[in-house]
Amino acid sequence: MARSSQTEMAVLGALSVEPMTGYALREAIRDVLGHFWSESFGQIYPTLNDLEARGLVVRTGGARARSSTFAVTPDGARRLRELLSEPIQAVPPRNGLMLRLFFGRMLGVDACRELIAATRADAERRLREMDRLAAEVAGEPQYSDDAPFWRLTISAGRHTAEAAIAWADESLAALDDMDRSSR
Amino acid sequence: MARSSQTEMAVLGALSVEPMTGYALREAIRDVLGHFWSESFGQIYPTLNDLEARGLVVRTGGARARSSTFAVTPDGARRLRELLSEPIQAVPPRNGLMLRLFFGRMLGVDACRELIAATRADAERRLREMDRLAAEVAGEPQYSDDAPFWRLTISAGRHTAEAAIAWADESLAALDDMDRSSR
DNA sequence: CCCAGCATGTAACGTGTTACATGATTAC
DNA sequence: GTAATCATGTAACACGTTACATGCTGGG
Repeated sequence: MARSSQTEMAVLGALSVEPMTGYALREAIRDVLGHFWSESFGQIYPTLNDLEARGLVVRTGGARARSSTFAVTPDGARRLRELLSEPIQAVPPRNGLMLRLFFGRMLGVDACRELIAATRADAERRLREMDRLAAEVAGEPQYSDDAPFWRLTISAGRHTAEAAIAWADESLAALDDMDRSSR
Repeated sequence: MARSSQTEMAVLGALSVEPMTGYALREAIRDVLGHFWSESFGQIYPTLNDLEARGLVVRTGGARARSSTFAVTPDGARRLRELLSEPIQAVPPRNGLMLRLFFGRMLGVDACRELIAATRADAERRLREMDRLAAEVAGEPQYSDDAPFWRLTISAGRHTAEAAIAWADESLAALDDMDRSSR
């Protein structure tokens, strides 16, 4: 059985865009899906072997003995559509920043300020990352059928980052007010 | 050893606001921290026993034999401050919605539309939940020292939900445009 | 020739969830 | 008395990460 249908979905999906090696798969997931998805090495290879055994992908031995390209079979495409249609399984939230801020009285106002400033900086960085991705998508016409969907995820990344920045600015101001009123 | 320093932090933090039973702790985490944190039963009780063994919390036998209230000791408060100061450990992203939209070509435009509409509805629900929490905080003056920090997390929840709604509206419009241009 | 990067895999570990099991108390 | 809820706990399982192990290939 596959490690999890989630990993199966990500792997089949990525290979459906373009056949590639397991190594390239990992890089694609990190670089392209990175802002909303992640898979580790330890998941990818067992999943590929499993998918191959079930006939959902085929391995085409490349020039080198240990360098093979994986491609999705018609069965694999069917399975992918099935997986994509399954209900989204909610991940239990675990936001370390919020947990620390919630107990901000124990942590101290200054440390809170630093955490929020770091979050703001990170959101700015993510915003630039979305720009990079958007440029990459625009510059590769061979993916024009996929591009409109990819733009949805990039837009989501942008909205999220912008919201984080607005919240951070508001929160830093609120902490300043706390300082003033406690004097 | 504690199951994880993350759970330890959440448990010590919650008990630092107010001593309570393990059962109440679980409800507090679900109802109050629920929009950014979660702990399961199987984590809470072992962690409480462990914290007790290490002298970070004390158990005060209540009226009933098997109903005891846990309170943070001075050592526990020190440990909590230490934990809160630790760097935030990033969770690998796993957004099932984004994964499905990214492979939207395989899933189909209509299914994408439904997913986005459901996300929008969920964000609306979360927005109302934030209103409820804000009212709850405003109505309980005994937590006035904590309230300013709690408001930061509520504000974050609001910003995130509002960003999701704006993104959803934009994305639904983009999908309509796709339909139009493909005709 | 050797190093960096490509490529594939496995085993151990930690963590967290789920399901199960049990019993006390309170409201009807 | 009995059902619902409060309360506490454990064991099995699933999942995912990390670290380890191995070898090929191309460029300097």
